Amino acid sequence: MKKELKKDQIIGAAGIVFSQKGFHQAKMDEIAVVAKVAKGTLYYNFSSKSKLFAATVTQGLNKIMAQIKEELESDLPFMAHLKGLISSIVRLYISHGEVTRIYANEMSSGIDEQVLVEIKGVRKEFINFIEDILKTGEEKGYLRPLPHHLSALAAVGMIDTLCGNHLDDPDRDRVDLIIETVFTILSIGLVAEKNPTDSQIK
Amino acid sequence: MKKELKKDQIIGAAGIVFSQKGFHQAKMDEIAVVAKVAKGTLYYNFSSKSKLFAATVTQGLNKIMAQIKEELESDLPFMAHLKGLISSIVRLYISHGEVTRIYANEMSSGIDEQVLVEIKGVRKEFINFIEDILKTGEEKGYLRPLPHHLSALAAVGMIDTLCGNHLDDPDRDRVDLIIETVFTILSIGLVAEKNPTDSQIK
Amino acid sequence: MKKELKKDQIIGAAGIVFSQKGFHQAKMDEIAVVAKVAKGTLYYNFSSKSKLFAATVTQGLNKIMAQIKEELESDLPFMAHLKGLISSIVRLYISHGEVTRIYANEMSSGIDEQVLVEIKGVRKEFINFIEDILKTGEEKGYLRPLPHHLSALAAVGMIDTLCGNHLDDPDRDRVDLIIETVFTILSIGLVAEKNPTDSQIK
Amino acid sequence: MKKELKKDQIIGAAGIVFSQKGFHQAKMDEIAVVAKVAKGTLYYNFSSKSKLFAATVTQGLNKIMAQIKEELESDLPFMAHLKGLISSIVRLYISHGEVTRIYANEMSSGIDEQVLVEIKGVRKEFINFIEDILKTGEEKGYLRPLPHHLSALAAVGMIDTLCGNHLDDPDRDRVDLIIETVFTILSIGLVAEKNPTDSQIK
DNA sequence: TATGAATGAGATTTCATTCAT
DNA sequence: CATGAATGAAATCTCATTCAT
Repeated sequence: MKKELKKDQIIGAAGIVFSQKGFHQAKMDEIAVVAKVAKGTLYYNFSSKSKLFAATVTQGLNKIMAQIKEELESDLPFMAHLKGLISSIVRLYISHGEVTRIYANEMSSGIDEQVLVEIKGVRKEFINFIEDILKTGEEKGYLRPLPHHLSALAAVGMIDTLCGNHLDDPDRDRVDLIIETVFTILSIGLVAEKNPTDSQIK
Repeated sequence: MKKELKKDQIIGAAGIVFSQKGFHQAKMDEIAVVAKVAKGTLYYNFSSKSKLFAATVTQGLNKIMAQIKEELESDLPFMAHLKGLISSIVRLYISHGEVTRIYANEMSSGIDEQVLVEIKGVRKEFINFIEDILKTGEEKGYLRPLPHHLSALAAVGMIDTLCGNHLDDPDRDRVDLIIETVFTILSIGLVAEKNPTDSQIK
Repeated sequence: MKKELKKDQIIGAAGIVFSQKGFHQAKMDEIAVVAKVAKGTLYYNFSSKSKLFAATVTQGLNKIMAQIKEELESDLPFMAHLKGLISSIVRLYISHGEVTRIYANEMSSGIDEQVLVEIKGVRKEFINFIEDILKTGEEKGYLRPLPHHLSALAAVGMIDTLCGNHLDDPDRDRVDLIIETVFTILSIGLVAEKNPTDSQIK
Repeated sequence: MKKELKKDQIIGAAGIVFSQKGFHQAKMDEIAVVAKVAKGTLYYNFSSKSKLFAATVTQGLNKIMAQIKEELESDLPFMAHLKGLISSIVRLYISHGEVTRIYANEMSSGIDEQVLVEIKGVRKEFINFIEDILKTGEEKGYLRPLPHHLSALAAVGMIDTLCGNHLDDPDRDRVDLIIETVFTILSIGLVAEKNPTDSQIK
């Protein structure tokens, strides 16, 4: 009870600091100050900086994923379903900026292999989730046959980048425009509709 | 002359070490060893680790951009032009993994603001380059009107992620499949061609 | 009653952990786990780590000394008495390895002066006990006149080292051989009996 | 050249501090102060505290052993040889107190296994050296047949303890008395010469 | 009495940077 | 120009001890 509260308090602070500074620049001292606990308390609850980082990221991503799934009404027509999915992801990515930025920026080295594996696992789960939706779409004849894994990665990459950019400079692009753009590209691409070049496309 | 050679020698080593370890995990000692010079020589040529990093990344990215532009035959039909562009980017991203991985992973904090700005400048230049091509495509009626900046970011994000993934696990996906997938999504999207749901979109 | 039981339980655990890890490497956390009490309980019963260490060692050494005295039949002929003494010491040293190893290894710094003094007191008491026996032997004409204090120290040092070695590598030397060797050296030395070099001695 | 000098300077300081405080209580900060170098210089020359400790002890012990061997005139009659040996060991033990105390007190845990093994190796070498001399004595008929390994350990243990005691309280016993006592016990034991109890022995 | 979460002073270690040679 | 020994600020992590429950 008490313990879980304190852990959440720490994870909250860690999320803020890690996302602002990145893993290496975030100092345990600062996290302790933000969390309003002593440095020792950090280590009493999480055995290392890496472990705290892992807890922060995985808990954050899991929360986002759960929320995405929750927001997704499954009885909508497929395309509406897809649009809802994109909308959820984009909005949650942006509103949980402190987690998603970490994710996008700190997957490189300097973190124990073990922790890295844990985090990548959550990411993979997420990709698989998208992949499954795309697969269903193809099976039902809504989507053209493409390598699902790559399509899912492409979708996520697009969203990552657009959301990351939005967080860097929030005034520039409106969120609904981002959603619209992602959806359009993903669904019908960039090519103008009555374009004679269609035939050129291989 | 001599000096430039030594600098290149150092930048070469730095590229290897930075891409393997990331900015913070890369140690000046190791770069010196790999470059086969003394540590002092690093500082004789670059005033700080950050500056060396900036030099490594900007030189690398500029080289890649130059190569992309060079590979691009401008008198092809637009779609072929676009496909050639994607193909160039993907192949060069992957073959210059040591630079592009740095870029994808280390843009977060821990590097002097000044250096970060320099690197982001190169990135922005690149995005603009893509943006211009898309704008031209729209003006000529090949592409549907969409916010160019977002489209360009989406395209680059897609490619970043797919190439990053390929570098992590090179056996999984063939490069030409990546190119094909990116091109298909970007041009005509995921939606199956004669799909009645078209009307539902938007 | 209850309290004494708990104290003994803690001292038992402390003996095990201190002897395995040494004073500095033994952690209060581990002692608490081994003793199956909470860490706070350690401090409820012993005001500090040093005090717990002192209690562990002095209780252990006192127990050993009491047992040695008990095993010693005083109406035996002197040399049998001496041999019995050595036998007792060696066997008890080895069977109470967890205490005697502490003693041999951890008498150096890092423990409060006060506690150190307490422990050294027990040791001194032990040396005095041996010294008294040797003095009696000399008075009765069994032993040659030598500085008793040094002889006692020499005897104890010999036994310490041989027993410590045995505990490190129990398979190497049989206990009875150790007893035999100590007794032979202490009583008649290393020099062969009818050796003409006797005259050279001294 | 320069480097070896600095290393020696550090080892000298480390010897002083380690012997006064013991391994765990000795702080790298203090060693640095005593050595008059920055803390980083310690680590530039020795990769860890343990390694510095190992270097300090093994260098010290090797120096002592070398000196013992050097002082030993091999063409003396055997008993004089033995006495010279004891005399050398005792005097060198005492005059190199800062090393031998470390050895006697800090062989317990808390030091990397690897370093411990290195130090124990030097000790073993020393024991073997004594053992060989005793073996020679027996082969030449000067010494009674006893397990050499145990005899050597016993001799060293005796000397360790007496010298350690002398260093704790230098005023108490004169060094030559210590040498005399060790020699007497080792050679002819404690038993008075024309003692009728000889027959009782064993 | 007993607990165990919380503390914080202090230790080892790292590494970018400097500068005398 | 080049070197590499030396530096010291700063970071992570430890653990004996305390105290509210």
